[in-house]
Amino acid sequence: MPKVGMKDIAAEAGVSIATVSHAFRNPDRVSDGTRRKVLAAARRVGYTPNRLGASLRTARSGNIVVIIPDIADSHNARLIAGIERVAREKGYSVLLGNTRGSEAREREFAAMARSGQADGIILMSHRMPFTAASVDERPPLVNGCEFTGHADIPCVSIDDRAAGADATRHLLELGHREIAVITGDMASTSSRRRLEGFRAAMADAGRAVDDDRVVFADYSTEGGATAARELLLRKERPTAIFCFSDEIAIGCMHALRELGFEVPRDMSVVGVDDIEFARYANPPLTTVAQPTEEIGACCARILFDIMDGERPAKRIHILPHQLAVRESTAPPPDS
Amino acid sequence: MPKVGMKDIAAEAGVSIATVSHAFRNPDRVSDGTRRKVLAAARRVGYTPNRLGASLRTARSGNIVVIIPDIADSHNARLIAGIERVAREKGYSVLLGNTRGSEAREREFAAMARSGQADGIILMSHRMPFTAASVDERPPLVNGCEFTGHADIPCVSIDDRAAGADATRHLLELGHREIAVITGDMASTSSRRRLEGFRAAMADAGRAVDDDRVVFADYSTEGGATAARELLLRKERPTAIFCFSDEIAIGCMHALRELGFEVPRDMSVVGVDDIEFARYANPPLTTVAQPTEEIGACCARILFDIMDGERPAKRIHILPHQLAVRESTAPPPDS
DNA sequence: TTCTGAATGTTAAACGTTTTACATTCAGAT
DNA sequence: ATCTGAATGTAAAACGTTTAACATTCAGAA
Repeated sequence: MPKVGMKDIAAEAGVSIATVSHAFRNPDRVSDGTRRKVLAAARRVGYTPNRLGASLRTARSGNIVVIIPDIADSHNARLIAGIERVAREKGYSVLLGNTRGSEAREREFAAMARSGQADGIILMSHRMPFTAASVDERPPLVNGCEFTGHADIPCVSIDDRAAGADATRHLLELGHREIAVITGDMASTSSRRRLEGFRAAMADAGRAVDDDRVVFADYSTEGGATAARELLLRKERPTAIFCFSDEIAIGCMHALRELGFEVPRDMSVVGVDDIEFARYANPPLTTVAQPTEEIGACCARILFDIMDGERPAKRIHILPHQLAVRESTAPPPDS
Repeated sequence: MPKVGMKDIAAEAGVSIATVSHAFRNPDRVSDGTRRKVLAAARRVGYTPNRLGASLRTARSGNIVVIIPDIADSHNARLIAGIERVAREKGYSVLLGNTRGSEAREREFAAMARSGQADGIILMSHRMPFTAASVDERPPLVNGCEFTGHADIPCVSIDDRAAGADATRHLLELGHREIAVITGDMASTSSRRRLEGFRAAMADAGRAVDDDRVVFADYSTEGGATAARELLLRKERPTAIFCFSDEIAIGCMHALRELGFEVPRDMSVVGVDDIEFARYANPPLTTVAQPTEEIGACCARILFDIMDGERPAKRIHILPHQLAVRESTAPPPDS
């Protein structure tokens, strides 16, 4: 495998290296004839441009890194798919920053920007991996969760507060009064916002919410199942459960069935996300649909805008959500 | 953001650049005192090594690229998670090569190895993106599907033929005689092998398989649903359907329910993969479980072995599969 | 004819590392 | 005093590009 570089093309075509470079990158700097000569020579010697050389010189790697807790999570995988699509359109590649929840790994991946491996970062985490870095000592960065801690980082997400309220109202309208909640990781802003929305909607309906009615889980099926079991041990049972993700809801429904509850006859369940399997769940899951892939795509577009030197107009970009009513919700048993 | 490099450390510490490099990469080449001096200086000036410079010089990028049709597919996402884990252990990063089925993109991503952006490739595709490249004109490469076309590329997968036979035998043992199949993309070796296994098991049981009984889909829920509808239009209905992936099976079950069939009472369904949602499907899906994450991990380990110059002992690495019997299979209606 | 400027091409200096080959120092053996 | 060799440090040449600055050519205007 003979290494061929611009040097070899230059020799083959009888021109200088600079001319070769121009023929590729800057066609107008070079006559038509020369360009053809160079291109032909490149083909003859079997040239593939070396991106490292170019990146080193231009200080642009052509990569972005997406920092995300778990790539195997359905919602996350879709986010990434959206990001990847627009990155590719822009000629960028995606470096995968699967953190598995580790803050150390978050920082490790964030460091890729400083080390020249990436030109920008999309962060799907509530933590900020940069210590005390003001807006211009920091690489281009977009947050894909709603993220309040740092005033100057653009975010894109749905209106989690409204989403929480919408799900709750749906249950209230069905006649439920005793509604419980299984949250996601409360360190995440989305979880906190959804909880706010829940409380607000309950308050509007004149219902207080007892602390016994909210149980905390992480965003996983296992977490949902565990939380559901815990919830049903408590004295007063709810007639409906609002889960902060579809994975949680699916785990929750599974646990309910194991404990002899039938959804939705004995208990209504609603989720958030509308992952692909929500509609195929047992029973098909009522959920607050997010435009997941579009959120990813939007993150990427904003990131590229920033990389192009534009300061985005709004810091927070809200995309629309929508309640998808399926079969996991119904009026409460006694009605 | 002042760019700091080894040059700055050298100045700060009063040594040469070479010494700085040695202090980091080759601590024994340098006295204890000097090393400490350099490290302290590095910390003072706020140094982050530039990977591009190093990569250019050493011709090693520290990245691998995984070429895969759809990162949002549950099975694929798990494969990637497995790959990512061992890559990280080895200090490598993963570049995402989401092809969305496009052969052009496959080649584009494969080219990243030639352009210095990646040191190795994991290929989850039945296509070979290198034209006429013998083993040493080609970057280190491992295939994560069973892949017969190219004699010298290592593969890791389950024994798809046996898996196909196992699923079929399970249905036969339940008493099914009229068994249909919904395949995945028949361009993939796994699909062809699973079909072979199916036919073999049927033949062993003295059952011929009519062409009407095999319908082709791609590996997706939508494909499974469409195929199921097509299948039920045909004259003689089967009593069981063997789907070549869980996504297909879940789509299939959904279509069946829409058409008024109850699984497993009217129709048994079995899948392959054991994705996370198989157990949460409606009803919980009987499936041939693959060690998906381990397959990914194994691919990565073999790739790194090759990159270390070892020629792997075996070309084909078979990992164990196992039938997971759940509630989507039962004896046929008339028994 | 001379001058101007556009069109085209080239030289050489970066970019930030690693690494080879060489230089220096110095302890201990002779 | 000289030699040997280990220990430590350095100079400089890579790696493959891009790009600023300069050189050449040549058509057309004066």
